[in-house]
Amino acid sequence: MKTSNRNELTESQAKVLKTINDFITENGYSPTAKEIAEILHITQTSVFEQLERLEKKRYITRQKGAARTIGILNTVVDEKPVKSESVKLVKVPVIGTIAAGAPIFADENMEGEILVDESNIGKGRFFALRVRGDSMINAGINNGDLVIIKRQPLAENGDIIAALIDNEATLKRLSLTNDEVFLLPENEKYSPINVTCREDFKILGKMVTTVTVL
Amino acid sequence: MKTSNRNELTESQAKVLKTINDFITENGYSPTAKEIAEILHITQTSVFEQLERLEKKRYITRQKGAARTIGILNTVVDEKPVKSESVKLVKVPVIGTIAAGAPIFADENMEGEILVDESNIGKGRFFALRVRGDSMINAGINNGDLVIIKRQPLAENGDIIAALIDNEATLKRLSLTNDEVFLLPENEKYSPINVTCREDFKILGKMVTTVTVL
DNA sequence: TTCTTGACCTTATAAATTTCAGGTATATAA
DNA sequence: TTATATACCTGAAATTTATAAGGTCAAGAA
Repeated sequence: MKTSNRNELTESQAKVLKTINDFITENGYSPTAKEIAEILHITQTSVFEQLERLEKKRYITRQKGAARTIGILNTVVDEKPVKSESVKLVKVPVIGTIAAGAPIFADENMEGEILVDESNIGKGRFFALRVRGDSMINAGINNGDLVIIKRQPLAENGDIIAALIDNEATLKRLSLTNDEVFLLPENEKYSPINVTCREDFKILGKMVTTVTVL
Repeated sequence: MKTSNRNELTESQAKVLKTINDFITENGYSPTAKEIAEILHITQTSVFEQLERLEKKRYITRQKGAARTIGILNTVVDEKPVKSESVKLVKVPVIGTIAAGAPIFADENMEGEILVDESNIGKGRFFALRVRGDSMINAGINNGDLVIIKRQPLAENGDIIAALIDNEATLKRLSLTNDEVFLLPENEKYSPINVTCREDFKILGKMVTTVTVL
């Protein structure tokens, strides 16, 4: 027999620990003392004793009196340094609903604010809108979603933009062809809007991301 | 009362399923029928009946005659496919200040909620705490910062954890040595706390990130 | 109306599981 | 040598847990 070297596990203890670990990965729940005993061909009580030792040495945890509550603590070699990068959150105002007819920049429409990780949206001035309707469903933007818009008067071909047409806000994909400008819905049910020469057309900004609140 | 639509879950069944899901994420093992019953204020037998239905509908699996062997099959939470560019925000309640003596899970202490990108914190159950004091200053955690904690009863050596000692919440680095457990401050001004045999010591969760609001 | 189903309940029972008490044997340290 | 720790054992509690059997009530379908 080998004795334990300080805080090291003995051979037997390691065997029990390995058995538990294997069992959990295979079954998704921890074994009972009896089951461990059967695997190792020893008695429940021996296992029980080992469990106490493993618990004392902080290799496992258990709940007193509760079945199958062994949890494995020290994942043997995984020494991952706790690198906790800080999240930098940017306040983004939610200023309305994108199908609403009212001028959406009015303060009355302020729904609130959300905090978004800066790394997701970059730097700039942003606002958020709640999407109503299904016109962008093929782009993965569903009714009720929030979209974050970066304020900018220009956009490129293919960008999804928030725009004002006749004072109504809408979210569409921008299509710049030779000399025509279209707003394309992402849903066959709707038709492209030709905004080529419309004076009442104005780009509010470019969508940088959608937000789903779980 | 509502009837079930095909293989949809009824309200009750969904409630049971959610309870199981929550229990597992919090404890690391599945609940017994009795425990579910206590949470939902119904009887074991009712729960048992629901478990049979959930199993028949393929939302869970169980091992006949074995304790705590419920496994969740359908991940109920995620239903909508979200595009890669989408941000998934998780609501994280801010439930107090980490130096406060009061039991911090009390609703009275709710400061509000923040929304954090899921990709920054992963899956699980979280809460946030405002840090008071400078005991973790060497870990980059300053007075007034918010820290996000994942609820879990276990932690590994080196993790920064939120713990209760004598009903006081504290944020420290966990040190598991041979057979002693210490909470280490990250500031030379303060001394380690030996919690090896303290009954009033309980791990609330593991810090996953700090939050800075710009 | 009657029938079926879901969601409950009470009362039990049989197994499954943890946990205790008290031994034996062997290895290592003092 | 003697003490101590580990690894086993036998034999039982004492609890936890799953599961059975049978009944009530309400809602919706036939």
